[in-house]
Amino acid sequence: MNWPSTPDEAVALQLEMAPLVDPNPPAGWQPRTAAGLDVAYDGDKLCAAVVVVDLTSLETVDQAVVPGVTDFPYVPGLFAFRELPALMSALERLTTSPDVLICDGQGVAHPRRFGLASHLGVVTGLPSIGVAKTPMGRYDPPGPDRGDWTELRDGDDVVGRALRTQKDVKPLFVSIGHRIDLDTACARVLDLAPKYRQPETTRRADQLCRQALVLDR
DNA sequence: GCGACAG
DNA sequence: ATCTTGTCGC
Repeated sequence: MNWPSTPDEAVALQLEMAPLVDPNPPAGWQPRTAAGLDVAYDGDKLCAAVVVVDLTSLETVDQAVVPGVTDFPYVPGLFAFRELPALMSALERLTTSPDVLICDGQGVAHPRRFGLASHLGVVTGLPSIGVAKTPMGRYDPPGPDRGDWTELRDGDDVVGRALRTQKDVKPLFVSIGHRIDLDTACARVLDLAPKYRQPETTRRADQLCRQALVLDR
C-alpha cells in the first residue's frame, strides 16, 4: 500500500504492517549507539531532528535536522503519519546508522499495536523503543524510586511499562517498537536518563529541532 | 449513546 | 505539539 491520504487508509496500513513487528533482538545484538528523534512545529511548518548518542559515554556522536511541512493532522492513534516522513529524511542524513531508535511516542502500546516507534522500526529495519510521556493504556503507579515500574496494559495484553526514571518524578511509558525485548528497552532508557526524566537522546533531539525551527524562520 | 484519545 | 512567569530545589 502507498502512503495514506485519509485516516481510513492510515488505519488500514497499520493493520497491514503490525504483523511485521519482530519482538526478537538481532542475534548477538549489543547496541553501542542510540538515536533520539523528535519534531517541533510552527503552524504548518516543522523541523525534525535526530541525535545519536554513545550509550556508554552519553556523548553526541552524530546529528541531523531537516525542515518540512505538516501533511497529516494529529489524530490519536495515527500520530506516526504526522512525523514519520520528516523523521525518515532526518535519519537518511546521518553519517552512520544508529544501533537503536529512541522514539517520542508509543511502540506497540497502541490500539493496533503499531505506534510511531514500531512504524519507524519496521520501515528502517532497526531495533526501536517507544518512550511516551502519557500512556495509551491502563497502569498502576510504580514505586517512587528510579527504576521502579509497573505493567502498562491494553485490555488483557501487557503492552509496555510505566517506568520511573528519576525518584519522585512522573513515570515514562516504555514499549517495544521493533526487534527488542521490553527488559532491554527499559534498561537502555534508564541508561540514557541518569539525571533527567527524559532520555538524553530525546532531550537533545528536542532542543535541536526547536532551535532549527527558529533559525529557519 | 458517551467519553477517552501518543505528540 | 503549543500557549506561558516565577519559583522551589540541588
